[in-house]
Amino acid sequence: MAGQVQRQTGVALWRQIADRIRQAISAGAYDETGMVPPETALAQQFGVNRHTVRSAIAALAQEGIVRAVQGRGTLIERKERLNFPITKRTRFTAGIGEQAREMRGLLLSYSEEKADAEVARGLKIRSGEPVIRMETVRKADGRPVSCATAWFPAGRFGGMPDAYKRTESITKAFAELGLSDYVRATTEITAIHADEADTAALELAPGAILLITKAVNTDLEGVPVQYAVSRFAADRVQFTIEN
Amino acid sequence: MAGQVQRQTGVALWRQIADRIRQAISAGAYDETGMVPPETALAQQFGVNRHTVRSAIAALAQEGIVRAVQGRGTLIERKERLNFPITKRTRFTAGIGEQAREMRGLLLSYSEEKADAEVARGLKIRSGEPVIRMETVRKADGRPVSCATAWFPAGRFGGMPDAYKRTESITKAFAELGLSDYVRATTEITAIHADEADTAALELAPGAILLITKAVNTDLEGVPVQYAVSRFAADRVQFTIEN
DNA sequence: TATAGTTGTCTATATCAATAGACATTTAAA
DNA sequence: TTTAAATGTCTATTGATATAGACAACTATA
Repeated sequence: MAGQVQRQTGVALWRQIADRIRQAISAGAYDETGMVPPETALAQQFGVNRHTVRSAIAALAQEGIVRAVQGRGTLIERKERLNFPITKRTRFTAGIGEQAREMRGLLLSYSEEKADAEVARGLKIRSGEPVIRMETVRKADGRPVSCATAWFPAGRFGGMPDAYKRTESITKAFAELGLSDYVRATTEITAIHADEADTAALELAPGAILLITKAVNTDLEGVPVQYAVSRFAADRVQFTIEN
Repeated sequence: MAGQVQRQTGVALWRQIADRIRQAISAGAYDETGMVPPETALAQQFGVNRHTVRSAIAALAQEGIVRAVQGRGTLIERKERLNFPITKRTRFTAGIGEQAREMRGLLLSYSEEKADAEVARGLKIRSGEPVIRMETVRKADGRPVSCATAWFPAGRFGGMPDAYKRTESITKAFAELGLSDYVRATTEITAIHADEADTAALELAPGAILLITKAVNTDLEGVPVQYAVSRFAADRVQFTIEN
């Protein structure tokens, strides 16, 4: 596996190499030693100068993924990637299950507004009808995993922001508002580069990739109760669809 | 929407801006005029020099998304994004449906080899058992959409490469080999930066994002018949999961 | 036929990214 | 205690990235 990095692409070599090493760590490539290969070996592997590799490792150290120790080598500090099953019963908190000790959903802001075309299509209402919008960040063991913008029909779920702030969970908030069960109707998945706001909110390495889901949840009668656009740090998560 | 680009991140400004303009085009932001805003307007919007915007537009022109015309402006040539439904009956060719006129699957190479741990887990066989590996590229209307590496149990589907070369379709090839129906068991989705080989095969802008799916197909008795790792050009596709 | 608005081209300069080499410092093992 | 192997630091140089300004060339329209 040599010569996998590209020059003159607008993406710096040190960033490409950081991405590859992060991926290799996540895939368990260095599990035997618990360490990243020596800088000189990586430099040879990628066909670059040792200093370029050092820039990549410095970036990973900044992310808290590795720790370089003079004389010893570069130790792997963290290698997990959270898995999100996407099913009829998709729930953020429960989906994480035993992969993290603590799950929290934090409400950043909310407002009542009129549904635009996209939200109206998701919630099957008319454009201009009132909806509640919530901006949230979800964390696993204190580490940000995703930002989400969620819309709810204002009439039925006006109390959503308050309930979510208390329970830190969409499922529990729905329960408080009299909706004991709901199902995932559709999920769309795309990927883009993170913008400034999400980079800050998710504590990402700049230039990182986001996995975007656009999801519709309905009650058991098929009436949409939530439309949400979630932005996940691509290097911390993966999705699983079981059929 | 100003100041959304980040400096000193290892991702060049012109690349970040190209990504944002591509996204805006795809979202229909410029549908009224069918043109990208003037370079000076974009430069002001993103808070960069006009020359930097020009680099971004040159990259998009290279991709065939826009065409700059001196004196007039920058015309949008293409804005579609293919949608792939992921269901029990996920099939590449049928899934595209009416979104493209012509679908082709091209066999790049194939070989018989021993299953490694990942493939063995997917196909529910033992590591070291013989499998057929195929490298393919799939195109919609001549435009590359995804690269895939697929593995099949060698005993049951030894004729796969030959059948695929003729039919250009996994479904039809399975049918020729006596498997009239199959179902998608699991799909994993992640995202990474494209490497050199995929950039070339998919005719991507360098540094582009890939959506990765790792999928297991089984026959109707639940016996795995295919394990495939597919790499999609993230700016050309989206996935939809219907529950 | 002017004119405003747009893209195309050129020069110059500053900063970031990458390479190259030398040597110091620390760790672990012989 | 020596030595090999690893990371840390420094200087110097080259090429890519970004800014700045001026002006040419083209298009559509008043």
